[in-house]
Amino acid sequence: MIIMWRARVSDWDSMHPQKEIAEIVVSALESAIAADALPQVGDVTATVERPKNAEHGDYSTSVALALASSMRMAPREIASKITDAVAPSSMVCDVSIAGPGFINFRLDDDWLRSQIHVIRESGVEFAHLDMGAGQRVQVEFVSVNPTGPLHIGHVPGAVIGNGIANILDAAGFDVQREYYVNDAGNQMRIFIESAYVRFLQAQGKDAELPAESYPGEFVVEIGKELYEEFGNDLDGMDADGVMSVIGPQALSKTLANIRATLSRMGIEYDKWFSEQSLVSGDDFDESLELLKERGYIAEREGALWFLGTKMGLESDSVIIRSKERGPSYFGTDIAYHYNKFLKRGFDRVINVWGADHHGHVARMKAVVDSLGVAPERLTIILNQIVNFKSGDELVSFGKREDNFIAADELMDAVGPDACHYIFLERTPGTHMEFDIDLAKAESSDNPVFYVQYAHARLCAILRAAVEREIEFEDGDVSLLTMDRELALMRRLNELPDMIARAAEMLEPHHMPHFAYEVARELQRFYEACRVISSDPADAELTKARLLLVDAARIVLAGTLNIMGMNAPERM
RNA sequence: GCGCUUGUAGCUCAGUGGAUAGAGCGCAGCCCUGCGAAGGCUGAGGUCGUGGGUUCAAAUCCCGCCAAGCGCGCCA
Repeated sequence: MIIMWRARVSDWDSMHPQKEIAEIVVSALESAIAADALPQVGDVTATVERPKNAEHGDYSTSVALALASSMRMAPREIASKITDAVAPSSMVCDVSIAGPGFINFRLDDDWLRSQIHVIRESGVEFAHLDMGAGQRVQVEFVSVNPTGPLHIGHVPGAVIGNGIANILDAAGFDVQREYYVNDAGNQMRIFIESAYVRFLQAQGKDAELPAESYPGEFVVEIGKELYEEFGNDLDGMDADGVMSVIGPQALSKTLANIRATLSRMGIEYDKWFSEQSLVSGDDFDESLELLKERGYIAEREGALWFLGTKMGLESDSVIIRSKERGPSYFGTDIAYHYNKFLKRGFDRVINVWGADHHGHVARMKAVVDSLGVAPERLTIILNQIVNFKSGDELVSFGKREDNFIAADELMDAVGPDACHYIFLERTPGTHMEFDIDLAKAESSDNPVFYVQYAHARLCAILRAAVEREIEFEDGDVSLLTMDRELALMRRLNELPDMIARAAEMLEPHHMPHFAYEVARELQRFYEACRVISSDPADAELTKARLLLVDAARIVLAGTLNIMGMNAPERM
């Protein structure tokens, strides 16, 4: 029988400490079995993890405990056979057995010190992986109906989507960021009708908003702008004619508004994909044809249905409502995913949705499956709806209401960097509460500023070195022997592990947590170790510490950038 | 009613089936005649919603119950 080894880190080529340790363990295990020191057994799953307690070393595996029952041996005995077979490595200085049978690994101090040079030579790319091996991944996020500005409820999805895209990028995927523009359908029609009425009102004509409308101030502004643009030029046309002219204008104004807000957050898209283009082009018809061939389409009650029940869903869903009323949102979404997978050929697609869309998840997976695409290639990340509080008041929001707080207002109040940090910090599944007042009031006590301050402080030290004309390129890192120095180096070298984990699990919240830990380790180092000393006897130590400071700056700035944040040199 | 998600310190939240469950804020203290005190250190604070089960090992996996949020449209 063959041992199947599955470390948390699966199959990719690039190296990071956790994976290298996993490989050391695998080959030790295999050679112990080959030498008949250990019996052959079936599949086993074990992980290499980072122990909570620093006394247990830098990495640890419980594989011996996991193998105990199938090997019918005492865990510590298995552990001892494995450690006997461990090949020497420059990265690891100590392998020991502890407790009930854990195998603990300690990183070698010289290896840690040499990584300072690696980090400084490669920059943050030292931590970039080729997990993705160039696989094409699309991340679609925000995709809010273009019927008004983004409000605060849209910010978490924007931040999370951007964070996931950035982390996948760092892990070696070929990432495309996309915004799906719902420029077709009912909501768009209502929006354009509202814009039309506001346009008439701007002209000074009598007009009433229809029962279903967007009453917000934003559409009034659009009406005014349209009036400035067209004046009374369209007076001879009927309502439909006017709407066909001003509709696209209103849409592009709204999109420009949304794009500006996102851009202010440092979020840029590779593609803004039009829903309308699915219907006006071939995608809608082709996707339908394919589903029909595969037997998932039926016509009844004057509508065209997707037979979700054939895929184990609770009900079927309407694709085309009627000849006159056209495709449903779900219908175009089928075409959209057909386009993503079968037209554009993405290997993986990640959709970031608000949790209020969770009812749509199973349906979409079923659609992808019935199109003949493995459903695992589609990942849908749901971010829970955030409750925004102001004092004790719950802030409600909604496009159709006029009382929403705009995303821009949140940026004014808290700042884009804090938004990235705060919304990345929580796992998407948590039902989080966000107190706007608290975020403003505590801004100077925020972890956001703690992390950025640490970076600014490093820059201040490096500036001081420049002022004093200290050349430290030839510094000797072997002088760095203090606990705080080594602890900092350990932390810096976790960056590749963190990226691997965040990318594999699609969990961007590891980034702010890591950034915080780096900042904390830096502040401790700063307290304990004077970097620039005026004592000539310390000249060499100063140079060595400056090298470490520079490496730390690279790691911290790089992490902040992956999070979509700035790394300020001064605050 | 059915489904999805969540329940961990006073509050906001981390926690990869592993070793003594952590952080921030708040609270009680201590620490600058030097590189940025937006900092460092110490302490108090927990029946991991609850009851069973699986396992050498459960906050973590499974089942029941309780509570909260969301969804259950020919809206998007």
